[in-house]
Amino acid sequence: MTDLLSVAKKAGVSRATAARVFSQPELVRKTTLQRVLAAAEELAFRPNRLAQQLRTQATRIIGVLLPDPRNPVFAEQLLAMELAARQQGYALLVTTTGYDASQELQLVEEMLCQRVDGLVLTVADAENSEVLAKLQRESVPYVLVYNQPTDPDVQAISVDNRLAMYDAAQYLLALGHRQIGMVAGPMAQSDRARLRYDGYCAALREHGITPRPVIEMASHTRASFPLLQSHMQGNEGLTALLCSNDLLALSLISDLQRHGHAVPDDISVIGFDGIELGELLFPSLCSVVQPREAIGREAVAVLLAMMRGEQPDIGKLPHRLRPGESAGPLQRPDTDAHRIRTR
Amino acid sequence: MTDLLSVAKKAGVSRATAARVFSQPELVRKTTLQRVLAAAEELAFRPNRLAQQLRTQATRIIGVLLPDPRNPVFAEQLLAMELAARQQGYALLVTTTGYDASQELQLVEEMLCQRVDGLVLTVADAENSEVLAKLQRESVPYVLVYNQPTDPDVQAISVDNRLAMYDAAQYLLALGHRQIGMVAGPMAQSDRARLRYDGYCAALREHGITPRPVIEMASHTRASFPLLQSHMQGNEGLTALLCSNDLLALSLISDLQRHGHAVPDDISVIGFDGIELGELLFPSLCSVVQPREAIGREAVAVLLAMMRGEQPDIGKLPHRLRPGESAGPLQRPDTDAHRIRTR
DNA sequence: TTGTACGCGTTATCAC
DNA sequence: GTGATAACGCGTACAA
Repeated sequence: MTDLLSVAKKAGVSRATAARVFSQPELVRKTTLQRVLAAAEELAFRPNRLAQQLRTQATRIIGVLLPDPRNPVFAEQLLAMELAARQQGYALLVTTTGYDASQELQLVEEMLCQRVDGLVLTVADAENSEVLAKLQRESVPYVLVYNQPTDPDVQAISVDNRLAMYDAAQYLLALGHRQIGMVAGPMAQSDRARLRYDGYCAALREHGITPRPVIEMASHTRASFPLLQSHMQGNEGLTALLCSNDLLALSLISDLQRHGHAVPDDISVIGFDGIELGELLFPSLCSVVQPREAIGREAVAVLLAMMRGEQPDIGKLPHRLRPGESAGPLQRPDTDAHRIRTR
Repeated sequence: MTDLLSVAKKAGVSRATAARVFSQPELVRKTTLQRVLAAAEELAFRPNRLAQQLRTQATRIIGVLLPDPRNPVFAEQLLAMELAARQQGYALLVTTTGYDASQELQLVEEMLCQRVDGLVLTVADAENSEVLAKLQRESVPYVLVYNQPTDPDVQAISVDNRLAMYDAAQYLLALGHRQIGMVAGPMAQSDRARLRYDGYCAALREHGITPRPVIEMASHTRASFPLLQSHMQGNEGLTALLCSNDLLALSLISDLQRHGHAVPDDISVIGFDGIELGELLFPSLCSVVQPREAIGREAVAVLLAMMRGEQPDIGKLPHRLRPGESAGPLQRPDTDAHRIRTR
C-alpha cells in the first residue's frame, strides 16, 4: 500500500508537504496541492489511520460494550450511536457480553489496548462491577447507558427507572387493577430491574396494597409460563403484569394467549423499553418508553464532551408511558368470557 | 500511558527483552521474566495495539457493514460474528448503511484507512454495487453476507434465496392456496428480494398459476395495509402472502388483524429469515429460516481462511421452512367466519 | 510556502 | 539469553 513518501516523491515535494495537503491544505500553494493530489490519486494512496492514531495519540474510535444486540433496545441505541459518532468522525468498536458480567473486564481491557478514545458501556450491574472499579482509576472517559448507578460521579444516561415503573404501576391502578405482579429476568444481574421493582412496590403501597415478590424468570428476554401459572389462579389471581423489558413482555403475552388467556381482557401486560416492534404488533404493547435514540445520541454527545474536558452534568432522560392494546381496564369477573373467544 | 521502554528500564533490561516477555516468554530467563512482569504490573503497562498493528501490518480487526442492526436478522448475525471473531482474537468495527447504497463506498473506504484485515458486508444490491467494483481491485479479503451475487468469484454466504422462496410457495400450494401474493420492500434495492420473487414465480407457474406482481412497500420492514387491501377483495382475493422478510411479515400480520382479518384463517402469511422473535409471538410466524448464527460464524471463518491465503469454496447454506401458526390450510369460504371472532 | 528531523510504541533482524 | 537498531506511516515544531 502506497504511503505518503511515495506520493511526495511522485509529486516532487517533501513528505511534509504531502502530509500538509491532507492535514492543512490551506497552507499549501494551489499548484503543489494539485500535483500532490494527482499523485495520491494515481498511486491510490490511502492515509493510514493507524499511523495517524499512533502519532496523534487519538483514535477517534469509541468502544462499545453491550449485553446483546438481539435485544432491540440495544440495537436501536447502537444504530443511534453509530450515526451520531460517524457524524463527528468517530467509529465504533463493538463488543457483546451476553449479560455476563465476568466478561466485561476482559473486553474493556482489550478496547483500552486499542486505545479507544472513550467507552460506552451497559454493564450487568453497575453497583458492584469490576469494570467500573477499574475505570475509576483510568483516565479514559466513559459513559454508562441504561445503567443507573447510585454513585453520582459516574456519568450515566438513563431514565429514572424507579419512577418509570412507578408510573406504569399507577397506570394499571388507575385502570382498576389491584392484583398486579412484576416479572423480570435474573434480578441479581440487573441494577435497573431492581430499581424498577422498587417503583412497582412504591406505587402499590401508596394504594395500601402489599407488593408481591418478583416473578423471576431464568432469561432476561424469555418468559416461562409455568412459573407464572400459579399466580393467576383463584380469587387473588393476577389481573395485570409489569415486565422488566419488552421482549419479556412480548414472549409473555404470546404464552398467555397460547394457554387461553386473553390479553388484555383476562390479564393486562405492560412492558418496559418501548421498542418499535411493540407498536407494530397486535395487540400493540403498552410500554414504558425509554428514548432509545436519544439515549444513544446523548451517550455519544456526553462522551465527546468529556473528551474535550468538559463536565457535562446530565439529568435523567424522560420516559413516557405509551398506551397499547395489551393493557386495559380491569374486567368484571365473567365466567363466560372465554367461550366466545376463538382458541 | 507507560510504554515498553519504561517497563524495560524499571526492570533493568533492554526494550527488546521486555518485548520478548510478551511475545516469546520461553526465550527469556525465568528470573528476568518475573522482573519484567513485576515492572509491567507496577507501571500498569498496557500494550499499545496501534503500535503493534502499525508494525506488524495486521490489525486483527474485521470491518462490518450492515444495513440496520434493528432488523434482528442482522443483530443475530452480528452477535454470532462477534463471538466467532473474538474467539480468534479479532475485534469488530461496525458501520451501518440504513439500506442506503450510496453510503457504502464511503464507509468501506474509512474502514480500509483503518487497515481492517477483512470486511464482512451486506450491501443493498450486489449486482450493481460501487463498493464491490472497488473491492475487486483491492487486495483486502471480503465476504458478502445474505447477498447472493451472480458472479461466482465473489465470496458470499447465503442460502439459495430463489429455492427458499420456491419452497415457501410450494408449502402454501400444498396447503391448498391458489391466490398467493408476495410482499416486499423496494425491489430495486435488494438483490435477494428479486431472487425470492423468482422462486415465488417458478413455484406458481409449475402449478399453472400466473404469478402476480410484487406488492411493493415503501419500507423494507414495515407493511402498509392500504397497499394490500385491494388485493384481498373479490373472488380472486388473496388467501396467502409471502413476505420478503420477517419484520415485514410481522407488521403485516398485526395490520391484518387490526383490520379484522384473521391469520391464518382468512389469510396465511409466511415470512423470511426465521428470526427468533417469530417463534415467540402469537400467532407464531411461519417462516423460511436462514441459519443466521451459522451465517455469521461462517462469514468470519471464510474471511479468516481467505486471510491465510486459502480459497474456501463455499456452497449455499441450508434453509428450512419452519411451520408456524401464521400459515394454515385454505379455508372454505364461510361468510359467518368473522362473526364468532372477537374484533 | 516548503523542507528537515524527530517521535509515536511496537516488532524483527541482527549481533554479542 | 540479551541488547542495539532499523523499520512501520504519519504529524509537526522548527528552520530555511
